[in-house]
Amino acid sequence: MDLPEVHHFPPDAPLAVLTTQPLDRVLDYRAPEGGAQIGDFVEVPLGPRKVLGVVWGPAESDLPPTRLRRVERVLDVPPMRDELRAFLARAADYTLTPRSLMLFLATRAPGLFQGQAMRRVYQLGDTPPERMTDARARVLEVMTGYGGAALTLTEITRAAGVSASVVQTMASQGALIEAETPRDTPYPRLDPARPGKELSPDQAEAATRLRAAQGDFGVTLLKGVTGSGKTEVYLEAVAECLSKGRQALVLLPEIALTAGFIERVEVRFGARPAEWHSGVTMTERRRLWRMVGQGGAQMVVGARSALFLPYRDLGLIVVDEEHDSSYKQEDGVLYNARDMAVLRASIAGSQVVLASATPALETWVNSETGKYARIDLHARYGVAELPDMRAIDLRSEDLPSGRWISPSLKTAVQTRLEAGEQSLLFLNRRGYAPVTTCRACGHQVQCHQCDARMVEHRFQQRLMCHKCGATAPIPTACPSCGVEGRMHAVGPGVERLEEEARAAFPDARVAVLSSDLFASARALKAQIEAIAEGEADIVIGTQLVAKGHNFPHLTLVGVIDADLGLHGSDLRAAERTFQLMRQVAGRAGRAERPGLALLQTHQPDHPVIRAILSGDEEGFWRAEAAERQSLGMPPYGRLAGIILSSPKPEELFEFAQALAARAEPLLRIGAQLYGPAPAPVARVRGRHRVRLLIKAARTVPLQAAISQWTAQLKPPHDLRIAVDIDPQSFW
DNA sequence: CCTGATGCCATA
DNA sequence: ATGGCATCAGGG
Repeated sequence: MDLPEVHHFPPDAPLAVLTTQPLDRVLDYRAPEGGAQIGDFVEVPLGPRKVLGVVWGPAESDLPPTRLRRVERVLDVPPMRDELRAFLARAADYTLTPRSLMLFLATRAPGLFQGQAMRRVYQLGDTPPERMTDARARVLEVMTGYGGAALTLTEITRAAGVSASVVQTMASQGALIEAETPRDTPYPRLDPARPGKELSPDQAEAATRLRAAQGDFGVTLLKGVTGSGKTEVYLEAVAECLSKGRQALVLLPEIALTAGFIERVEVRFGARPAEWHSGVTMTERRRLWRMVGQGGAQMVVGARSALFLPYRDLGLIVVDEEHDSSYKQEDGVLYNARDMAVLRASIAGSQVVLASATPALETWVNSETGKYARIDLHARYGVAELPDMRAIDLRSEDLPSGRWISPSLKTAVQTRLEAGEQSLLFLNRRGYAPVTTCRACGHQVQCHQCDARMVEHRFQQRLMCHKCGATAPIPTACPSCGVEGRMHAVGPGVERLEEEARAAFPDARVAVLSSDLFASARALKAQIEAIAEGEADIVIGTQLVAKGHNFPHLTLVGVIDADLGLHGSDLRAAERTFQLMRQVAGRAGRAERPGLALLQTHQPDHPVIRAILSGDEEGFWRAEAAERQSLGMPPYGRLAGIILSSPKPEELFEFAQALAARAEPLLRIGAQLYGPAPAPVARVRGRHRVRLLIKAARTVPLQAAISQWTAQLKPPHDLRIAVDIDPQSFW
């Protein structure tokens, strides 16, 4: 039976503190002079250092209280709410991550140790200046102009056109009064009562359903093609949430999308929401972290890490483009932001809206079984539905080696050029060529640190490893056999496709959209805008283009290699290909002109290609779901990836074998263990890696079994075990 | 993660 | 014996 939780600890009472150090257990301390309560952010001594922690509960060890050190102090921030503590604990258990690491994610705000940062401001005093001068008069004018509000020194000197000493003298004479106010100010109020855009009957009904759901835990799949107005609809859910006085969080898969989204929020609610992602300044992060806990931020727009903020009362989480693979964090703590959003919502009593044109199969299944509600939006009147989609059968096209634009595709592009319309050539491969090979010995250039092949980036005149980012000059002689001048680029990347397009269409304006060709997000955004305004005839792009940008002049999409991702045993290849192509195809013909999508493929009869072409989405998902069910694969079964890494290959192999030989805890729950096999990228940053894969039934305690299994052996010091529950990809 | 303790080897 | 350095366990 659970004992009632002790929430307050008098001075010197023993208590447990979870620190942000990567220890997988709590440490016991004595409460400080003023006492402490559960959830308090504290500074505690650890060895010779002082570290950040949170009071987690009653002491857990048998150490006599006299042996315990004392909590140094309680920090000047609101204590962590039970809701967030419970979320961190459950998320840690689910992902098999130490709780301390989860706490670390939740405390990534600067200035926690310092008290509230203050700034000096000036207000109008009662005594007039001893001697009136022009400058002083201007200062008084500015101060009264702001209705007696407190202004900072810079604000006054700028507005009044005076130097700082004028202000300081006035303050010393009592004409101005100095005061200190908190530097972190609340965000401007959003007004949910402002009228939004006029909604179509379809949208209005969807909005009504979402509004009605607010107030309690629940998940809704909001499914609608690009251009169906998903954003307007879920902003109504946000409005409802805000008017109930609760906070809303909108997660976006990419930072590049936040700027545009924030503008829409401003139009809808009359003020800008708080923004949280890696590009936000330290000062702003500190402000947001504090304000979100005090209720000074009603709405947060951000990346997946915004899920770990200390909200005062989170009423709604929107996961936009919920199928996007960037919601899965692939290094450090391995978690899927979509799943964690549902978990946090279930604890906080919030609604979740999963928005997508092409939901993840897991989400689709959850809506089929009724676990999630589902709302379908159809394209608005005047907005084109999906374009006409056709296959180009590469087996019957005359395409010389080293070329990737088939005659049929070329003709189609030519037609658009003559009509003054845009074409998009889609290829999900960055760089110039994915492989550089030696024609003398057949050697392929590999990364020195990883086992990945080096990708040629002709634009940068370097070879680059897409796994670790290492670069090397493009060799003229073979690194293996030493023969000079026989190195050869094999396969297409967007840069090479650009070369081919320029040669094939010499008069066309060709633009390439690939993340590595832009120095900044700003430059990329400018290019996207230029393309939207029609400043290119042919756009060549990687998956970057598949992410929600609107190109009104675009009427043709050519998918260079629709087979990419069909082969191989990747669990999600079919799903990814399907989503990607529907999304890319959705780029075409969004304005009034009809769109056409051409898919170059060697397998026009492949079920995935056929499902895409026939436009039978539900049919595709039903077939894919049935396939997964028969194989016991997610979401009907569960997977976990175990990646072992070490700088010493022998040690790695030996440990992996030993672990595989002790599989009883896994077998006991009926799970299967595969491997060890070299990980897909067998070396990363000098560490060798092997992978084990566990497959289990939906209903068994998988995490507990994995914990028991790995606990049997103590790994060598430099060997690391990473567990990836519900991996997105494996080979 | 950090840090101080530990032990091994090279040197005096 | 002494110091430098890599390796490791412990942190309350």
